[in-house]
Amino acid sequence: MNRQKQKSLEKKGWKIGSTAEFLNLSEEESSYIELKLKLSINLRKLRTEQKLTQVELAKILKSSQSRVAKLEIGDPSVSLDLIIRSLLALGTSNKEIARAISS
Amino acid sequence: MNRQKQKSLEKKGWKIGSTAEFLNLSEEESSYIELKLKLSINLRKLRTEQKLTQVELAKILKSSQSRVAKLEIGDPSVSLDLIIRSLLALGTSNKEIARAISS
DNA sequence: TGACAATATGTCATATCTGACATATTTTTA
DNA sequence: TAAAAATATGTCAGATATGACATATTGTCA
Repeated sequence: MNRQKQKSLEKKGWKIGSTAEFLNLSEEESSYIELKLKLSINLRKLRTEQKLTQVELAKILKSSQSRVAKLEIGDPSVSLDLIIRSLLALGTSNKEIARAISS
Repeated sequence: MNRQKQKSLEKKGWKIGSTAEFLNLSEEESSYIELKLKLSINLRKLRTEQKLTQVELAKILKSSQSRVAKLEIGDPSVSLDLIIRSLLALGTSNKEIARAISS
């Protein structure tokens, strides 16, 4: 991961103190974050393709607009669980989820 | 999913009242459960391949033997998050996770 | 431009997950 | 076999994620 990406992640609230500290993000942590981001992006793509607003999606998910917003940016406060459940609720298959992770 | 699988899931604690209710498991729910089970099985496979005991893995994960046991059977009390974090901690790549989901 | 729709951000009470512990059960080994 | 090691099950206090709300910001279109 590069400095560009760090900036992006920092902006999104992943608390990263310094470049040094950032570089010490374990392989595990960065993989986890990347996974989340990929699926988040996929979720937004899916929603917009289906021409839904966040409010409409929230209704489908029995959640709230603000949580959908957080889901779609991979906010640290949302779990992979919720992202994946949301993708499934929008009709994504397990195979498609796998594809998104691999991409 | 068939009756056999229901029995198996019920035994594992997924609360399913009746066959009728079971059959009403939404596509979403069953996909979610299947996803979890696939990754759980993968986790156990990985641990045994690396010749680790649950106690040893627990130490690596900074968790406990009992939680590892639950992770490996996809217990309803464990999140996808924890399963995936555990896989990553054992050195699994995102691509490998994707493969496991697709399998 | 201004007004309206959509999305983002911050906060919080409640719900759910977690590690830890005790203990039961199963598997391995001598 | 019997003892030891490994795994499973049940419970719970504390940690984390959640929906909901208020409000801010951004995008769109007349």
